[in-house]
Amino acid sequence: MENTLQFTACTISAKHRGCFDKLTEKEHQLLEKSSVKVSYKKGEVICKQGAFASHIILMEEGLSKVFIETNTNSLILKLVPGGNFIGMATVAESQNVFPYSATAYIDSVVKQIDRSVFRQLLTQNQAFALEIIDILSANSLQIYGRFFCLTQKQAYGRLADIILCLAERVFKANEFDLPLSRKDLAELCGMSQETVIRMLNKFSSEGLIKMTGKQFHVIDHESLNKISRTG
Amino acid sequence: MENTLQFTACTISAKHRGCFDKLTEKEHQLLEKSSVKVSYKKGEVICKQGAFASHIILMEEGLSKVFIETNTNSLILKLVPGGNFIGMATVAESQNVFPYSATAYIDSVVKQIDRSVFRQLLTQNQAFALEIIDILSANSLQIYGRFFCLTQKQAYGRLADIILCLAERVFKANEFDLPLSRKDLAELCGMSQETVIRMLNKFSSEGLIKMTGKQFHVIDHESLNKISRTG
DNA sequence: ATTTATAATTGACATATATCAGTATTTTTT
DNA sequence: AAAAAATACTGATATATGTCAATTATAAAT
Repeated sequence: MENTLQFTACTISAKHRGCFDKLTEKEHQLLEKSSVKVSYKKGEVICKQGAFASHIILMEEGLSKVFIETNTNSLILKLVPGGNFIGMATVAESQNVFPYSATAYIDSVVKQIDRSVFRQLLTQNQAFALEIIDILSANSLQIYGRFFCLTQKQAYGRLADIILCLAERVFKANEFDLPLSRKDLAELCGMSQETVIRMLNKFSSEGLIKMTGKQFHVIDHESLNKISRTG
Repeated sequence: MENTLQFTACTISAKHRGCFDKLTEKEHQLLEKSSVKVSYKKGEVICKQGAFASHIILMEEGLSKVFIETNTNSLILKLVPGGNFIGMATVAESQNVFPYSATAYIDSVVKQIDRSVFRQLLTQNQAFALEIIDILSANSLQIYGRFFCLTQKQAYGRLADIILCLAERVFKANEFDLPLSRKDLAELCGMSQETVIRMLNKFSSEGLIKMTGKQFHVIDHESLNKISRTG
């Protein structure tokens, strides 16, 4: 009966890899033959905005951020955990450079899939194509939610949102060691580092979270949720 | 040699309708048989966030805004002129309500296309499916640009952006009568009505635009562009 | 043509959040 | 283990932009 999306600052999806289930055995072989696995260390650049791209990137394991950048600014579009595509922008033949960058938050493994093979699979396997269409439109919806959140909510709400997302969707635990820096958090929330720090302290002193350095413990989901909704 | 997207607050695309060229004569007939045309007057609601949806909407003629809303806030996702889809979110069978609303800025005609027929066409015509995939990923890119702009640029830059977009891409003329209210402009720029008015006056007094009420005349593209880039 | 409603404008004021600059802490390197 | 570098934190201050309230102009309705 809820008529709204859950507008959350967090964008993370969790089932992309499933689309490959629609492939036949033979198609799977083709896919494997025309893709490579690459390992990245924490902090390394997985793809660079503006660089040539002739492949689609799937995160096999790890965690990365996808972002767009200019000389001065940077905006994180989404977090991508294992099992999900970095993005689908480079399927289109007209898109021959990456429109975004991605870097690894933790040691990660990705699979690069040749674009023309990917397109061939789309052409010959309709069920697969439909899955991709569903992934693309779900992705849009998620970005819409994040967009709404970052432009309409106040800073406390955005931060509360991200904390909940990290606990519930990324790490799936109330206690976790955060591999992101305060600066990363700031970029995720669309605010300055200093503000993040002050607000985290506020949450901490009010007992909503416990925090020592990178160690986080989310205590009061209920209140954070409320702040996320009203903030 | 430019390695960045043009990050613009404006989101308007201009070739969706072309995807239907890929259909066969027979498929065209099926499409026509399973779609209806509906006319809307200025200001009327074309689709409502949260309402049941079993169809895809194509703007045949006119101009509309697609936006998401809560009790208190509203964010315009994009402007949709004739020839373009309102959105593709409702192709996915799991998405049985509209995740956004749309209203007409001017008298408009839309074509509602039955979802299951649309999916059938996707299944049986690969070229069509590929076109849709391209449209979806282009749409994501546009939203990314708008997202970046609204979260990273200052208000002057966002407004300059929107003015340029209206002149260059929506009305394709330096002089135009704006069917949007100042409030609409404000929502497009993600700022308050009053700020829009004040800034428009500033632009006006600096000779970047001429403006009497709803009549706009864009004079100094160069300067507006600079403000959009640096603001 | 008057009245009513809606939209546009202006000014005064408030405030959320950024910026800057300095210090402390943690992590990395040697 | 010491030095260097990177990150985290704190306080003081600035400012862009929002909010509120009042006024004027425009459009719609009777």
